Amino acid sequence: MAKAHPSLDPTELGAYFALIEVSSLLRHSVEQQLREAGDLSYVQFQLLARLGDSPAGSHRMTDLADGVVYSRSGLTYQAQLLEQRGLITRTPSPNDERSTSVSITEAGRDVLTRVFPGHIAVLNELLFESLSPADVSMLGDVLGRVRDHMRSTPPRSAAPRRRKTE
Amino acid sequence: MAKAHPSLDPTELGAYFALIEVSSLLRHSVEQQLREAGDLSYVQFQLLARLGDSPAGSHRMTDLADGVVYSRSGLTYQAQLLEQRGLITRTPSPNDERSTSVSITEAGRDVLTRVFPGHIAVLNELLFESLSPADVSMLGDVLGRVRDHMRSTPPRSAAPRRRKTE
DNA sequence: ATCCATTGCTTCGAATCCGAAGCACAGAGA
DNA sequence: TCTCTGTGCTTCGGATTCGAAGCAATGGAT
Repeated sequence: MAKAHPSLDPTELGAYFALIEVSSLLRHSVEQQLREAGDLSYVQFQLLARLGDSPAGSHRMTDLADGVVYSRSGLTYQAQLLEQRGLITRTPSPNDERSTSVSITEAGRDVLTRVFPGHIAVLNELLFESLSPADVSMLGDVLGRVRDHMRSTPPRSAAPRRRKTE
Repeated sequence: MAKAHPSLDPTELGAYFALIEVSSLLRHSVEQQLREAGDLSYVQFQLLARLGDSPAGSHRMTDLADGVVYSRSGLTYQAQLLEQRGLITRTPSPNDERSTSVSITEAGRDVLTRVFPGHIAVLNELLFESLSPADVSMLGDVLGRVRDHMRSTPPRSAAPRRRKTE
């Protein structure tokens, strides 16, 4: 019904829908595993993982928020929870009094290692099982390109109607 | 740091991260466009789109929920909102008194057509601009396969421990 | 030195979301 | 017929989420 749009071709539509659907389903399953294995939400896991991966084991709040694609206020909330549980610490940055440096604690790393195997198991079961190494490689390549493009594109995407000084 | 996990190889990790990141960023941008163009959340748009695409223009609640990967209670909530705005109607199914049949209204279709061009514009700008037709095709193919696999996999993935009467 | 636009983060209120519990109907089986 | 289990949806309570507004510190510019 209704094909009178400046529509996408079926291939594009298919790719788009599949992308959304896969990420939604994957997220759900992962979320469940994380909840059971370490009582973590997906965002919390992402935060800990990022901190754990960082050489210094710490990041600024804003960088974390941008990294996981999350609102700043949302991050503040989650950081509070993680701090209460002793999985991270928050200290004002020495250089810049405004900024807060978030670091992962030993307990935080412990939770991470406790949760990791199951996490990977879910990914293998759900995501990688049906893909060949070549598929995975090309997926990473293509999506990586898209990500870079999105990251570099000016935040405001939607309405670039031409506009002079006016 | 910490590579002592039953880890994924870097290629897999890259694909996974890119997938999550792309879908998050895309979702954000789309959400924004939909909000501005038609005061719709992403879920609401998905629901309307699904109904609009359906030959009969209607679906059961449960099928909608499964389709868009959403909780049933969440769907009830969103359906209320859409019904209040006159974009859908809910009527008990004739065959099965338990089931609710959701249909899109004319007003609903109008909103859809009002919102569509911008939606597609965002997709083109953000998602397709950096991809060749071949990329899109492969993406759709690979992700489609993953989706089918996920859909066919028993809902409970992680812990299918055997369980008798106890 | 003083302003002031910017940046980093938090607080606030309202909207959204989910799972558990509840209600009503359906479809067996005895 | 009369259960009993399962299905479909909603209600409820609590947790999570976001954007707007607020506060504090920064880094120029005057």
